[in-house]
Amino acid sequence: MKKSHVIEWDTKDFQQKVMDWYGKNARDLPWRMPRETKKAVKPNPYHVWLSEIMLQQTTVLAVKSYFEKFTHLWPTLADLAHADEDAVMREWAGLGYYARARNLIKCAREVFNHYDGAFPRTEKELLKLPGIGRYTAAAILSIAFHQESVVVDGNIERITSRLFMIGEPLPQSKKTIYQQASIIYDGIGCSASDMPQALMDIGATICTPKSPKCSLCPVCSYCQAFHFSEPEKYPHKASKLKKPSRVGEVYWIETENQQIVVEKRGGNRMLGNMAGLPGTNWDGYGQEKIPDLDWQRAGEITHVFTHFSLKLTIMKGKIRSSMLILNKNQYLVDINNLGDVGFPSLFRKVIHFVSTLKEVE
DNA sequence: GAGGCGTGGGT
DNA sequence: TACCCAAGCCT
Repeated sequence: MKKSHVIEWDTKDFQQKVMDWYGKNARDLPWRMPRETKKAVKPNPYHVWLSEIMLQQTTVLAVKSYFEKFTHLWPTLADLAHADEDAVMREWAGLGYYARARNLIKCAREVFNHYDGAFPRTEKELLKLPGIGRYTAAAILSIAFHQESVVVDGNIERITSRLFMIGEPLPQSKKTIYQQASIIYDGIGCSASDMPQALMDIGATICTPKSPKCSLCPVCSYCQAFHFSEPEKYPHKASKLKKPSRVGEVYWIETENQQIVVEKRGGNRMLGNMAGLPGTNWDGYGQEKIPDLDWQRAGEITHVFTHFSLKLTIMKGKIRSSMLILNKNQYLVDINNLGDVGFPSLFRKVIHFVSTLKEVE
């Protein structure tokens, strides 16, 4: 196809088509205003921020219950700023990327202490806050404060790559994507809050990574990939390398009172600040001391992280509580209360494995 | 700027 | 099964 056949672009018309679609098809999400009250009520910046942090690299389905739980436990930013750190980590357990939770607490406290509890309204100030990067700053400015911003998440990256048939692979194409995206948002005006959300809804439900539903797309007439190529081939990405494998041991240490040794993991590492079970080093962080017990090999579990897979051998040991010497970061939990600790999924898997053994016994 | 950082669902 | 993928940020 010759370059002269490139589609004629009309920003106003494009925006109108997207907003018309959104008016009929917007998803009903817990952090969104109900449609009837939308015009009358201002967005809650605390809710916008909280949902954006939770949604980073995470699916809408996974976030819903966490968002509702957090806003119930901590209805305002001030509540969260004063919350017990371990309680926040416990409630975040299972959602992953735990640095987000550590930064969530820091950010709430900074906004409370330095901005009188109200999020700043400039990109420069937002970017200084922990856990807020280029995307989230733009999202808060537009969604919470109705400022025209170039909001580019994974969805909009994909949509833009297809609209303009950007052949350069990610992540090198990011600069081009931002340039093109700024055209999409140009002069958006009173729809500054809705436009990025509309695009993300289209990305999540129509312009999907695989098998996009172009027949339902309100702007397929503008899509170069649709006319001249195959949309699912965009954006191009460099192929990924194979995941390395790691191994380790995890210790199930049980007392005669049916209590289990649990520890709080050190910050700024894998599963940092989260509860865990003792074990050997598998994340390249320090050395754990191996208790001198009569160990019994109970089995193994495999857990796949983003950048490596881990095979943990579960070692069971019994010890009399009078003989037990706990490290400063360790404590005992009744075996029946392990469900309330708030373990990351890796350790939930271990606990579940051991509990299936108990049933057999 | 490339790699570290979780988890569960889909194909 | 073994990938890929989801409203990224930080170093």
